[in-house]
Amino acid sequence: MLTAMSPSIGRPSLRDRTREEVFALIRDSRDLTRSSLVDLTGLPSSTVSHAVTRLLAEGRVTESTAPAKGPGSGSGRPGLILNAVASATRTGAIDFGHRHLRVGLGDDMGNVVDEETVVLNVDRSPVKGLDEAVRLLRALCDRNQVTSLACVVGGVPGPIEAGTGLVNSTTTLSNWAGMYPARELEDRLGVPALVANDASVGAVGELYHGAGRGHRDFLYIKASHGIGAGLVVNGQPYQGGSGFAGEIGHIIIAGRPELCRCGNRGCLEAVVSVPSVREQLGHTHPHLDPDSIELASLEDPISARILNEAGRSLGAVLAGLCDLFNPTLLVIGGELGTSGKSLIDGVRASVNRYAQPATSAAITVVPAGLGRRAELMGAVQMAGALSHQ
Amino acid sequence: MLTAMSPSIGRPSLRDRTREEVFALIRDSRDLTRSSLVDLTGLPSSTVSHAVTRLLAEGRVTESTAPAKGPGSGSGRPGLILNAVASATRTGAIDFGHRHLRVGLGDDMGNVVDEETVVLNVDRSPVKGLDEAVRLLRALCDRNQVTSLACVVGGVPGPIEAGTGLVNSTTTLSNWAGMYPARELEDRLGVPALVANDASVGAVGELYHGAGRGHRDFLYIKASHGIGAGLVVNGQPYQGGSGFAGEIGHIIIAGRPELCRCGNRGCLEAVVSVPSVREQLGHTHPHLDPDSIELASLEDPISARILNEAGRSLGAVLAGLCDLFNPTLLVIGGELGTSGKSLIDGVRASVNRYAQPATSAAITVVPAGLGRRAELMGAVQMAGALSHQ
DNA sequence: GGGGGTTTTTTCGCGCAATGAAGGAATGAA
DNA sequence: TTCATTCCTTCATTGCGCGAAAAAACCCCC
Repeated sequence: MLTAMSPSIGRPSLRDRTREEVFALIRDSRDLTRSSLVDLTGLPSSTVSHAVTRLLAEGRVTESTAPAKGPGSGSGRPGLILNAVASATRTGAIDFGHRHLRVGLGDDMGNVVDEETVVLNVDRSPVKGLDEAVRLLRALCDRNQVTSLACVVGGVPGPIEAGTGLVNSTTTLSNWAGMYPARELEDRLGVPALVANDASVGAVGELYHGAGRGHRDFLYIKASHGIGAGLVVNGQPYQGGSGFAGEIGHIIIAGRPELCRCGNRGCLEAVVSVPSVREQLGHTHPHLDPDSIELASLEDPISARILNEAGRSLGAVLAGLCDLFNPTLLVIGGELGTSGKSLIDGVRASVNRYAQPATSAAITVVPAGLGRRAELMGAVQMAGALSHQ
Repeated sequence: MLTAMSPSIGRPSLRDRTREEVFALIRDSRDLTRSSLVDLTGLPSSTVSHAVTRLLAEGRVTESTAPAKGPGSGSGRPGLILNAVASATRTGAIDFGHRHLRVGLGDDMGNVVDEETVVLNVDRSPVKGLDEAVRLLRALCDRNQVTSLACVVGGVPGPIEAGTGLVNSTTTLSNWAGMYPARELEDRLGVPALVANDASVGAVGELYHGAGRGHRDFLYIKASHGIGAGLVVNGQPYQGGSGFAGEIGHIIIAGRPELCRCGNRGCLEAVVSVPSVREQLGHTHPHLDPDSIELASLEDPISARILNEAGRSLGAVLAGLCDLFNPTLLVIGGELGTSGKSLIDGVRASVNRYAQPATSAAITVVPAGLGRRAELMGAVQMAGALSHQ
């Protein structure tokens, strides 16, 4: 089982390390010319030229005939832009939600090729969720004439122990506890599988395709039935020393009376979460369907205030975490994060109020750019990265 | 000005990249043999042999004749241990404390060659501190027949803005605010200088020479007149998105009445810091000299209780931060951290109580292994790393 | 003490990647 | 057109990386 997104394990051979390094740069960056590769790598131009020539001959890279109009400096021969060719390799991606299941097919560049979503209470029976996910993935493969997958990446709501892939059972009460979901997927599909915490996977999605683009250090907060954080550190997802980074749902807010399912009082996710917010909203919306209604549809002042207040509570906790971590961005996702402006404003207000001035000045607070698809897109991205290792 | 510990900028040429990679491994690890290098790099044994032969010929590496008795597997030809030769290169290191100044001379392996400490109220006049540090450094050079330094690294108590090296003035009230200490050192000494936050520098010291050895992810807490944290992430010091990571002194503990110098109530460092603890101790130790006495000398039950309680307050805040970051170690340094068992026990108790079970189970809480020398040794280590870039 | 097994390290020649220098190619400006 | 600038390729040379096989240094056992 694969347990991390470690860089370049499969060194084909040192002899063409340069070519692979050049290719990886072309793949991961955008609008690169040969000369910008020279700048990036520090290699002599002849070496870069040689490597690119060979990559072109192998069909792994194409040249766009339109010349680059980049800020080269003005005059002079314009460089030709190089693009990596997405291979025929396909990967699988799975987002195990609480009440839904998203499955996708991706290419090695991290693009979603096809996807499918079903409503399913995964929480109740993770095994059923795994079976259904595998079934959907097989259907997607058939539909796209894909005969084999390079790997599969999944996100589950629970803390995944580093190294073993075990869903830790002392911290979560969910039915995932005690399972080895990556191994389960490998057994069912026969390909390498990697399963990570859903917030961590969502953070990757936002990093590559959403609000996190251009940021190297940020927090993705998945505020849904529970609250979890995904960390991006130095441009890479960070899982912590033992895989449990981002488990912030049970940080205690002193003085709050709310009883948490974990037994303590004042846990962040007892104060701010879909169930607790729904309960508060229930007083003004007595006919609120607890399972189907979208929080985002609530635009009356009282609801806005409740959401804003929830955001403030969340932001007060995040402020302290920002003092430690100093991110440049907070991405608020999950059902609450995508519920609208009120909650985001509340988070921003609290962060500005409680975090260090210099720290909060560096922070932007935004809702998830990908909405509910952050996790799936992150899984596709991780699978793409995994496929060329 | 150098602004980060980035890896291997100065690639001499790609042709001997392998040799440099091998050398870097020998330099940074310990007790390596050729065969362990083969395992680490994935290179063919012939290539490693070739590279090592040349390094030996160049005098950059020596072979210890005593064979390695490592856990190779038992029988078989024992490998010869390779050691990097410390070059004649010398670096400077400075620890700017509140009331003391430590200056050291280091080699490129990060070892302290010579050092000097003076008592000086650096806080009152950073410029005087800089002048005195430079004077001491020059004296150390003379004493050791060193004619030139490769670089200088310093640690100052204040948040250093990434990129510019400016001591941020919106966050700290110290006299360092608004200064560019790295530039000041460069102007005075004429060599590349890097200045970082003192807690961050201390973390590096503990990482390489102290309690942090063998850990990849930990927090070094400098609990002294203020409270700051140094983060080690993936085995590297981490300064945050804009350089302010670890500024945890003003995280607010809800419900605490203590007035902080920043104007808020209940800041961590208003509750737990040398001044606040001294004030509490003053009731039982009315003749406590506020400037000279060592907290560690207080062993009576009441003092122990006060320190334990301070540790508990500190630990309650750290618990939340650990939930986010999931370190495997908390190193408590600074004057309070080295005051004895009581405070450490308090931190440990709170972390175990308030952090997630799986998170706290992964954490060890220890006092600084290097005591007050953590910052100087970290600066020497960073300077050594900087010198071969 | 000699043989077999194990692990580490070196030897050897081949092939090819990396290199610097020089020149060609594509553009804008004068 | 000519020049300056920037980008890219060509070319011969150098020496590194490679695999296979042998040598070296240890252990254990009989």
